[in-house]
Amino acid sequence: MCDFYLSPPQPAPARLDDFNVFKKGNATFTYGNLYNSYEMCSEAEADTNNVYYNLLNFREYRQDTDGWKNKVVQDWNSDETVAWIYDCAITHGYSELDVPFHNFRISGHELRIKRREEIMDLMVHPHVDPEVSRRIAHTVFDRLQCRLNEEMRQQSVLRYADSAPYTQYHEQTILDLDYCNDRNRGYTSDYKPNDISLMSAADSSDDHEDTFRMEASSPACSYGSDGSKSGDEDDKKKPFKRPPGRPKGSIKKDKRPRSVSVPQFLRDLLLDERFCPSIIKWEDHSLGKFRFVKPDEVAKLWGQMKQNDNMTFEKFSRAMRYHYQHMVLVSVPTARLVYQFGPKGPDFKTNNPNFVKVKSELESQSYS
DNA sequence: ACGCTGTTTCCTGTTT
DNA sequence: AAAACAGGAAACAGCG
Repeated sequence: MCDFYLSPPQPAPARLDDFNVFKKGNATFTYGNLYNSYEMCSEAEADTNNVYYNLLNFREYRQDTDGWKNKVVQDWNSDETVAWIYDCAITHGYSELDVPFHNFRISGHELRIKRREEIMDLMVHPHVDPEVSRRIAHTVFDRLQCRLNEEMRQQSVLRYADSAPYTQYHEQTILDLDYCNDRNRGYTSDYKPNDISLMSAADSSDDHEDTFRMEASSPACSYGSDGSKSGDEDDKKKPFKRPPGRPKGSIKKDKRPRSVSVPQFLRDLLLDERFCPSIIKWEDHSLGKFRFVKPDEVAKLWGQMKQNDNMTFEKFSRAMRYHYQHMVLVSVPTARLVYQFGPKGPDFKTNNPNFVKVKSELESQSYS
């Protein structure tokens, strides 16, 4: 017997179009008392030259304008573009008053093809110091390029979702991933988790060679494939123990930009129905407790994102355990492969953990 | 350049 | 016995 999860009614999403533009004037109660020193006026009548035109009422809406966080830039609507620019400006220490948000009511598709000079033009405002505008524009453009690059890198992870091995899990968890397939159509998966060729590729990857290149090149010290020292009579009697720690010389050839942290990565998997509950799932969502269904696959996914074919669950879990120190993750004793987000962990709230379909959805499917 | 943070890659020992 | 867990040690890498 299935327990169907009935998601609570969703509040109507607030739109940035509903945001009001404020200009200084008599006290007017709008959204709480935050803005009682400003008088509301409609966008149509707003004076775009007024410095307060730039001030948008984000504080009440921010939780509903986070859509950009879980979307690619290409898919942002104008509200999400503005919300991202707001976030970008604030996190880099600029004042919301210095950003002419009204100039950025454009889709992510339009934003992503903007050149640096175009962003600078849009950032200009008669009441803002041109130098400040220029700096904000540079910051926004740079952050945008970073995000676009990051998205490109993560395409490889997205491709993973299309690979066949999880079809069986989709069926048993009543998932409908058609839309994922539609969305990612055109990608060809180059990753096959249980593919022998992958394993051999990983085994022969030059990371391992890098690791021991320096030691191996030293005439006084050489290691066998198992890490034991060889070539000396004394050493045959006394087996060599590899010293603790990462071996010297594991220099990477290409730069690997820092991506999301391990806890964020886990949260992202848990909030993505391409991975949850097939390889990782919520054990107790209210407590932030989750279980690895396929730990090795999660580790491989992490490794794929970090361009590291040698990633294992053992190493991945070591990285996880470092997050115990700051309570980002907490251990769950007795239960194996079960971990928990701690008080300092990422926001993991979702209305539908494990993506169990509601009864009405299933019924409508059976009729069609 | 440097220190900090977050890994990664080893290890030993313990628990399940 | 094997897998998972815990955590020390040291190196690496990005970033401010």
